[in-house]
Amino acid sequence: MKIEDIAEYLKNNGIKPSYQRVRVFEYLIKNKNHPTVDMVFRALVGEIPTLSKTTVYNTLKLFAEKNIVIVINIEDNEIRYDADTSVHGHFKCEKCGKVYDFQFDEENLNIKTIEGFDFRQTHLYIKGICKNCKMNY
Amino acid sequence: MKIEDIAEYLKNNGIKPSYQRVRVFEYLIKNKNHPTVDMVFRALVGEIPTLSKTTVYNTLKLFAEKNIVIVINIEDNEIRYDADTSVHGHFKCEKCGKVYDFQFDEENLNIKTIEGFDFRQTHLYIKGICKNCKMNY
DNA sequence: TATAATTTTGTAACAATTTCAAATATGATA
DNA sequence: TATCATATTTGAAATTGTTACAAAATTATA
Ligand SMILES: [Mn+2]
Ligand SMILES: [Mn+2]
Ligand SMILES: [Zn+2]
Ligand SMILES: [Zn+2]
Repeated sequence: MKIEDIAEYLKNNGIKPSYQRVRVFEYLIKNKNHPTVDMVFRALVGEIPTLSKTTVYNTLKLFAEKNIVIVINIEDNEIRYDADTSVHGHFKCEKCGKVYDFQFDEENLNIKTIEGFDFRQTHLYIKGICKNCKMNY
Repeated sequence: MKIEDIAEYLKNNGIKPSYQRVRVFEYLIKNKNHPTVDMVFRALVGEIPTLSKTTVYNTLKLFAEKNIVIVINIEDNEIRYDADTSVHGHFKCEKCGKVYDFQFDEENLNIKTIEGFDFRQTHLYIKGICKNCKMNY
């Protein structure tokens, strides 16, 4: 998505594109780093000095309600956000802390014992050591 | 596992089987309800009036370190615990809040783009509506 | 028994998040 | 443009879940 299209995208999803909302969404699609609220706030408050952390909380919560971001709970002490809403997995490296995306075959999961349940969201999380950290230590 | 075997099981995993630790582990294997710290505390404080919530925190953290419980982060506002350490998935019903176990084929995930990474833990979480809630509403 | 080590307990500290009301910005109406 | 209504942002205070810590209690050792 291009920066110019963000306001339109928000509108199409029932969100009024205020300046702060556009800037938060822009941060997500530009960086793709699965940031926490604090990471978004610290990255933007330099350019938007009046920005409140409450606004970042409100904005990301609104985005999640409108389903234009995914909430990532791979770690119990931090909530991360992702503007890529397609089905994909997340790998968190226990050494460097980076969160990687990966693809997997949802159809082949062959899920048993919860037939007849309605699936709304699927999250696959893997923790371990990334290739880069394995080589450098 | 039988109640009588808990102390032995804790010992075999490097944990001194204090009264509180045995009772917390007993709760987990008897109920299999993926409880939060608060649920364990409220369930036990009636029978163990001197029990401190700090002890429940300490105990479950110790169990997790010694790998006799799994930490479940299916929701961002609650940490749940599971004494079943086998690989299995968790489904949380958005209506009744119950967390169900399910089996899946880990081998068939066909994970791409993170080749060469070391996998330490895999968590598969699904959220939706359970069969029971679908029928009753 | 005396002593040392471990565990439990309760309070205080801490950090993340939510609540809330005032201030600000935006949009509509006249 | 001026006025009014609505929506959004802001910052402080409140709340919540968790951790740190030191004293008290328990258990193990000599
Ligand atoms: Mn992602
Ligand atoms: Mn389970
Ligand atoms: Zn790494
Ligand atoms: Zn249900």
